[in-house]
This record gives sequence, structure tokens and C-alpha cells, in this order.
Amino acid sequence: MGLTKSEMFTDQQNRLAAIAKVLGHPARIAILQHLLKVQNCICGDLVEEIGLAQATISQHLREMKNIGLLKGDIDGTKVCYCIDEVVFKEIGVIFDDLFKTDLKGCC
Amino acid sequence: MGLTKSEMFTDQQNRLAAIAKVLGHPARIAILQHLLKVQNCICGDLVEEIGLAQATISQHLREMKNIGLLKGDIDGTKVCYCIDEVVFKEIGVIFDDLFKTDLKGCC
DNA sequence: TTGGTTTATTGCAATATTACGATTAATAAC
DNA sequence: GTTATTAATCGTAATATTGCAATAAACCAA
Repeated sequence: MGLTKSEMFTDQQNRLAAIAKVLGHPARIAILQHLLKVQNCICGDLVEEIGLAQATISQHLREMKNIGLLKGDIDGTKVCYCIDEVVFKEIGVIFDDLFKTDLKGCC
Repeated sequence: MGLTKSEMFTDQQNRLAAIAKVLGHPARIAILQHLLKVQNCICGDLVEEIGLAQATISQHLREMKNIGLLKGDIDGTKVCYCIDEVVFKEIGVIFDDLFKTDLKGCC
């Protein structure tokens, strides 16, 4: 089917899954890591940096924008992408909450 | 194409993406949260708990096992699933590393 | 205006994912 | 033995994702 039955889950579960899904592709991880490394906007050097076609990179960037992780500022013919600090931190907290649980190893 | 070009990325990027991909479905988030809540093995009550068909749940469980997040102990006709503590913590660290970066908001 | 640069979008092909019914395999209960 | 229970697997249909070439859109420069 390929159709996720999201109505069966809570908003929190769907939001977390949507975020993880966007992170679930190495090209998007590479984009995020590059943005974290340069600590600045990136204006189009991603195509050479990552090595995928321009259309493909653009698509990945759109998905990252969809969950709010990135924002794009138009600057002439270029578009400067950078991380949305608030959303970035929010996502960090979400994962932190999920993985901070102390397990009392049962098996 | 639907075929990720994973050879273009580092092992670390591919591993992180693979983990995030598995977390990128609300049913698998629900499974993980249920396991964290009961703090014990779950032996098959997931089908009623989540509300998807048995075959579907089994498929989701397999994906979570593939990345090492869950392990299943056979107990008679039942199989008890629980979180692999080591991998769980490892994944927590991976996300923590990724999101701990302090951004100096550029845009 | 014309041409160059950059990014988004469209259209498409190949592959992947999601979901479930049906079946199978393994054990348990009797 | 038979039957019930449980979970994995198979097969299949519907939908999603990935990737790219081609094109469009928007701006800049001369």
C-alpha cells in the first residue's frame, strides 16, 4: 500500500516520525552536517558538496524545509539556506526526551 | 528511482540515516514508546496495542531488529521483544552528538 | 534587451515502503 | 495424534520515495 495510517497515532508520534523520516536519508544528513560545519548560510554550493543532481538536492532541501528544520532566504538569484535554530533545538529536545529513559534491562 | 545512492556517503551518515529511517514511522515510534512504558518484554500484545494487522506489526518489528534496536527472545509459541539497552543508548548518543551543536544564528 | 546564473518545478522511470490476507512453521495443550 | 495459538513469511496491491533531465522562473549583468 505504501500509505501510512497516521490517523491511528497521536500528533506527537506523527511529528516525531515525520522528523525522523526527513533525517532518514544520508543526503539530508550530509546537508545538515555541512550546515553545522560551516555555521553559516549555504548558497548553492551543496550540489558540488553532496554530489547529487541539482534537482535532487532541491527536493531534499524542500523536505527539510517542510518540517521547519531549514529556512531559505532569497538573495538575488541565489537562495541561502540555514538551520532554523529554534526548530533544531526543539528536535534535539524531542530526541533527548525519547532516549533519556533509563532501562532496567529485562532480557 | 527510489534507490538511495548510499555509496556516496560515509558509513556514519548511512548508519545515522538508517536509524532515523526506522524511527520515521509512527507505528515504530508507538512500538518503541510502548516498550519504554512497560519497561519489560512485550509478548505479542502489540497487535491490539497498535491496531495494525499482525503481519504489518511483524514487519515493523523486523526493521527495528535490523538496526539492532530490538531483540526478540523466543518463549514457547510467543516471542518476547525488548529494547537492546546498548544500542538504545548508542542511538541516544548519536542524536545527542548531532543536536548538541551550538548555532550562532546567521539568518 | 539579451544572455548568464541559480533554484524550483515538472514529468518520468526505477525502486522502496506500507499494509494485509493467506499461509507456514513452531510450539503448547489436550 | 489433533487442535489452538503465536509469530514469521510470502504474495500482492497501492502508494511513496529517489533521482535526474528538461524546463521554467527569477534575478543580475552587460
